[in-house]
Amino acid sequence: MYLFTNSEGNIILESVKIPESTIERLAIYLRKIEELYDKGYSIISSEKLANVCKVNPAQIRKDLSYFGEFGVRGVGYEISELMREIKRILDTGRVWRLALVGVGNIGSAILRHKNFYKRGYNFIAAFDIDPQKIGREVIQGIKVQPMEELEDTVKRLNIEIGVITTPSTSAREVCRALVNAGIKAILNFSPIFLRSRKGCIVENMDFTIKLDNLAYHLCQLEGKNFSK
Amino acid sequence: MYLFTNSEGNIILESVKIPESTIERLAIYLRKIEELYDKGYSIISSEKLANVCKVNPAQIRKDLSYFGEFGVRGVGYEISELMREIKRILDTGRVWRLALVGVGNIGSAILRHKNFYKRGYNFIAAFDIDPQKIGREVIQGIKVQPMEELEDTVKRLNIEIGVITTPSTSAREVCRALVNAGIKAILNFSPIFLRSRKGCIVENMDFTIKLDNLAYHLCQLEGKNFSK
DNA sequence: GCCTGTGAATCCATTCACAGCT
DNA sequence: AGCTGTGAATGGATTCACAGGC
Repeated sequence: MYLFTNSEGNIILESVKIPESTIERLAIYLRKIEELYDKGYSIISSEKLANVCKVNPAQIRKDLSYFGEFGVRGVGYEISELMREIKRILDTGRVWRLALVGVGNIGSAILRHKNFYKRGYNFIAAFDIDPQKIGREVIQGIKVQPMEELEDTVKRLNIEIGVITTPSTSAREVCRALVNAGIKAILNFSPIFLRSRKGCIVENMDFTIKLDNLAYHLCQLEGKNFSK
Repeated sequence: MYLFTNSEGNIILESVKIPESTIERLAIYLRKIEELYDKGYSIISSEKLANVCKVNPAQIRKDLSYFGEFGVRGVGYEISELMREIKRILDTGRVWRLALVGVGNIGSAILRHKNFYKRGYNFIAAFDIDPQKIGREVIQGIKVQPMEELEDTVKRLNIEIGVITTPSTSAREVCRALVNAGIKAILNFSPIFLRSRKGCIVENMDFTIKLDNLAYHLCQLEGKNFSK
């Protein structure tokens, strides 16, 4: 924290701004550290961890230093402690309640995917507009509900994160419905770019944008170069 | 382009370095512009486009200026021209040949997904280690092949992009196999972070990392704040 | 008058380099 | 001696602000 004095002469407190990329890296470190922990390692230095995560050692130390002092000078970081701390920072390790909207190919694959559950992301409701799909039990314990029940269910089950896997045509509308229902965080798989707004953070995962990226870089490798 | 003189006194040519984020944004602009084009618009200013893409107008002008002068001062950008130019820059608009490795839940959902095809990303082969899956026709025209056939098929069909949808345990090994087969670009959906290497670019799409991000920000909203 | 294209200024993230602790 | 924690330096990307063309 920093102390400042504002125009009225009052002392104000301001948190250090933490880069978005730091948060993303913490999640990556965590996965590596869990792996090392499972293999029985107990201590790691920023240099060693940097090697396996392919980043700069100072980067790791700085990233961690935003949140406290977790290491021992001259020694390194205790793996179990570091794991606990990063989990606390990211508030992973607790169980989150998710709802999915759009039970198509991708939607049902995600519901069936084990990784989410393993990391504490539990789908507890699924919605669709297609009357054919409503009532169907996609996975154990989750029946597809109609959109009309969304707001009520979200509130009743205290759902915290919404996942959009609808076609692009309905993505915006679904986003609005989720926000109205009080959802504060959305993971959007549709190819419509949805923007975070006050009180609701959106992460976009348009696969084809990543492919466009790869395509561009392939061109560069081939030596075609359109830049000035 | 810039002209420099190196230590031996020779004049060397160096391209302006284009930020990675510029490429990502061009893909986003393109999607919006296509939408506008379909709606029949013909001219747009950087300010208007910035509004719908939620970025700074100068950002759009600078991003485009890396590649040429596509606008008309006092008027704006002609939508059909801009669309053509961005497609040329990203080399989208041509058809790319992809192979998928790991025909599980996510893998088969991706193969069945129409969006990839629509944007010129055509899956023309799929691989798995599971003998149960081999020979099965997941989608029209694509039969699951054993891993042993990967190198040969990639070379014969001139496959350019590899998509990894295996469990994390085999992701690294599959990556190596793809690189060996001559693949230059990989989209990795497994939760193992794969690093780009010389001659092969990797884009990672670990969904759970994005969820960890959302979880962190939800915490912030709730007012729990662990930073110093 | 309006909107692009772009050097200059600003803002933000990463890396260096070293003081401080064990 | 070794490795963390962090201010300072560097390096990039974004935004400003205005000259230049329609």
